[in-house]
Amino acid sequence: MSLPHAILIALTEKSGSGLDLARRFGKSIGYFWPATHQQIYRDLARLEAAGLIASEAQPGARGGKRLYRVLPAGLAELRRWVPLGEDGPPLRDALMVRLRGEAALGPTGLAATLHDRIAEHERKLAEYRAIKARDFGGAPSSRADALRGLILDGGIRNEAGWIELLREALRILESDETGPEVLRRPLKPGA
Amino acid sequence: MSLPHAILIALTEKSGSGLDLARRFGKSIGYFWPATHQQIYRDLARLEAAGLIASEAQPGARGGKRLYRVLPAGLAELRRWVPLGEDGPPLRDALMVRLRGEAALGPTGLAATLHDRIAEHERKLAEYRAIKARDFGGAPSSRADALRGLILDGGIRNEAGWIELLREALRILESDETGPEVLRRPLKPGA
DNA sequence: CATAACATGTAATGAGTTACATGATTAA
DNA sequence: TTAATCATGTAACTCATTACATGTTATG
Repeated sequence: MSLPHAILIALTEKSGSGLDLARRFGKSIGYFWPATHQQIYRDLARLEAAGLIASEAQPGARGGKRLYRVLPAGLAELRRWVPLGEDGPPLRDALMVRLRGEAALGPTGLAATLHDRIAEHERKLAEYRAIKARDFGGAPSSRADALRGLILDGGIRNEAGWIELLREALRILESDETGPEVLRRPLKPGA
Repeated sequence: MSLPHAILIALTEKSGSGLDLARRFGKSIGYFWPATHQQIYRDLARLEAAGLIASEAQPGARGGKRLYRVLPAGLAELRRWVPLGEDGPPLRDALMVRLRGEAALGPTGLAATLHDRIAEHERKLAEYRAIKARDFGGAPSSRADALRGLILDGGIRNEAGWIELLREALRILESDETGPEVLRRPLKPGA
């Protein structure tokens, strides 16, 4: 239930339209709280109905574009919500289920999937590192910059951790596949 | 949509009743694919309707206890599913949203929440390490053990990574709170 | 004017969460 | 026989996802 508050924070940082927000979610807050434009429009309507934000139509723009901004009541709600405690989100990753399945069933050909997943994490890692180098290169100039840099570090460490773990998984699978069990599975065409 | 397959894997490892599974989910597969007993009963019924598992009532047991076991079709479905690829799950953590809110709004009193969250991760870390020491103490005796130990390592590294990150966040917040902005907020009673 | 791109929104589906409900067995 | 516990199951709600739908402005 954090999406309305994530939207409030994004609007606090900079006013914008629904699609503006959807695009910004794609490359900032969306890294740790993803949302589609449908969710964002729905919650923008709710936030406006609750009196936390206000909007006005933009006459010169195409589509029925509306500019949303945070009202004082919205800032007050944010100040109330930000320090609240809650449990951490449960870890839920199907790849761990698959690895456990591999453990239970024996070789099933999971290595190719692991390679793909490692590549995905490497791509994200490179993306985050590029942002870090571009926007947080030197010493943080403010408390807010230090916090935002830290959040980005969280993403970087997360990706790096997965890469490390999945490479170890590959070592287990591949040492096995080149070992005594090599004949249990057909060879892949490209290998 | 991995829960039915997680159930199949759990039943492959050992047959059991719905509540057996719910309990085992609480301390094994549930660490990376949590599920409540309601979800498990629902999917057990679906899996049985699909012909992947079978059950028989246990006359001597209390309640309408049923023992579920995997059918050959269920094993075949697992062999099909395990190596399938998919995107990694999106990272979605409200605490990162709160940290970003703290960055946008200034001090809001998030430190206490961070302490709680760090304690939660430390508790899980100790729990996972105890399991590791108990069940995976020496060199892995089999491929399956190596994989299961690796999955557990994933949980351990994840918790340790969060602890490290959140401690850095605390340093940023607390160095700030004892610095020039100390007078902006009331002191906490216990501090 | 036809088309593409922009901007907002609706509908259907499925999963997860929480609270509650039902039936059977053991134990006081 | 009453209460507690075990075991299974229903119901209502919210959220996320996907596909689709509507209207507007710029471009050729």
